[in-house]
Amino acid sequence: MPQDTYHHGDLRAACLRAARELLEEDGSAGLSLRAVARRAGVSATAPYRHYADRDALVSAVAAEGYRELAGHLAQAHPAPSTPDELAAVAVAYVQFALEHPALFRAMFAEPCDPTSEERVAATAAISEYVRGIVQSTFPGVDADALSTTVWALVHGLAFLHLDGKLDTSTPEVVAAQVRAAVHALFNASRAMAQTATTQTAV
Amino acid sequence: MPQDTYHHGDLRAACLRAARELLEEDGSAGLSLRAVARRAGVSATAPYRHYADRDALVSAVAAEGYRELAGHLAQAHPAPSTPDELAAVAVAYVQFALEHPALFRAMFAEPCDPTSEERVAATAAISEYVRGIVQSTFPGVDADALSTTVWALVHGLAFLHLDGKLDTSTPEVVAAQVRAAVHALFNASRAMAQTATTQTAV
DNA sequence: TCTCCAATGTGAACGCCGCATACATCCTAA
DNA sequence: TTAGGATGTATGCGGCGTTCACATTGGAGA
Repeated sequence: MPQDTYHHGDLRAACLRAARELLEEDGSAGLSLRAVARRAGVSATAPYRHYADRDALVSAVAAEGYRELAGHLAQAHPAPSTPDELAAVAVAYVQFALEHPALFRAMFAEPCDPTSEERVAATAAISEYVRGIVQSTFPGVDADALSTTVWALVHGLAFLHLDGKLDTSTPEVVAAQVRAAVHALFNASRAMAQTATTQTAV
Repeated sequence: MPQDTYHHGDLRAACLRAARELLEEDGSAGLSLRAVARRAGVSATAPYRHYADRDALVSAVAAEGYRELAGHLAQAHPAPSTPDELAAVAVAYVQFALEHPALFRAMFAEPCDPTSEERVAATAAISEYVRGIVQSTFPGVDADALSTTVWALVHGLAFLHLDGKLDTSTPEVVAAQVRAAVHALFNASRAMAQTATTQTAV
């Protein structure tokens, strides 16, 4: 808290906060250790006492992002168990990506560094969360396979929206599109079933 | 072609090639304009005669990547029109991402710069290609919506694999997983139909 | 054929960056 | 009270993106 003492007090947290702010303000390019140090009111090399290098700091920010994402999803629905509720969580996922584009990109910009246990733990939590949802929404189905599919679909939607490949004009439009995609995942087989029945007969 | 003349001959293409090589060798961090210039055997500032800045060069590499990806997909199957053939194209998509991880990331690292018409054209081509496949695979379905879903699913799978969130041990394992996910997209509704029939009755 | 000019490549310089090293300050536990 | 570890500072190195003034060239028009 105190500014004028030699020791900062909680430089670790201050760096994390500054890094997060810089990321949201100027994107990934603006996130430099020196800028973080400046914002924390500290010399350029001080952050190295708390983070081994720039990647370590980015990893910490990413881990924070994973936890926030998890919270955001849980807030959309605490325990989804129907396709509609699952779609609501999917919407929250994409919404999070659009609200924090630079953070979201930082979270997935590089292969998740296995040496950052904080990071693997956070991603594992998300993965497990999705799996749990799928399991309760579709009991009796191979939850591992389907949860991968669902995650991939939603994750892909988030990125396509982020890349401006889809209509992102209003949150409502985005939400509708995500819901449509999720429901399409369940309706697509109808067309297949039609063509299949012509072969399989009734 | 000639090396010892003052003028390079085709520095534009040489930069592109060097950039591509550096990307594959050292990842995105290794792609610096100065390194490109060194590799092309030219002064550090020469590339600026052909690319406005680093981003412009990266955009050019990305555009090349899009075209290669399109070719790779077409090679997997020229005109897919069944779910299995569509799955084969999906496998090719993910395979491309895993074979050129840095390039693939560069292609989607930033929102597609609308000022790079070369880039938007290349991505539009991919988008249109997917839409065409879906349309011929599932005639009578809203091709726009479903193609978005399919692309998102495959794109998400590619990224999850790239991020090491899925088993990437062998190409066969990956291919099987992608096929499973694509087919899951058609089978998921079966479970839904079951639970639905308990309400709708027969 | 000569000449000029636009295109292309060079060199030096600026400020930023990540990072290593040596040094300064402070808190705390013995 | 006092070491010593933890934390922050000062300095410096090499690399980077980018700008600007300058050098070299090939080719179009006289």
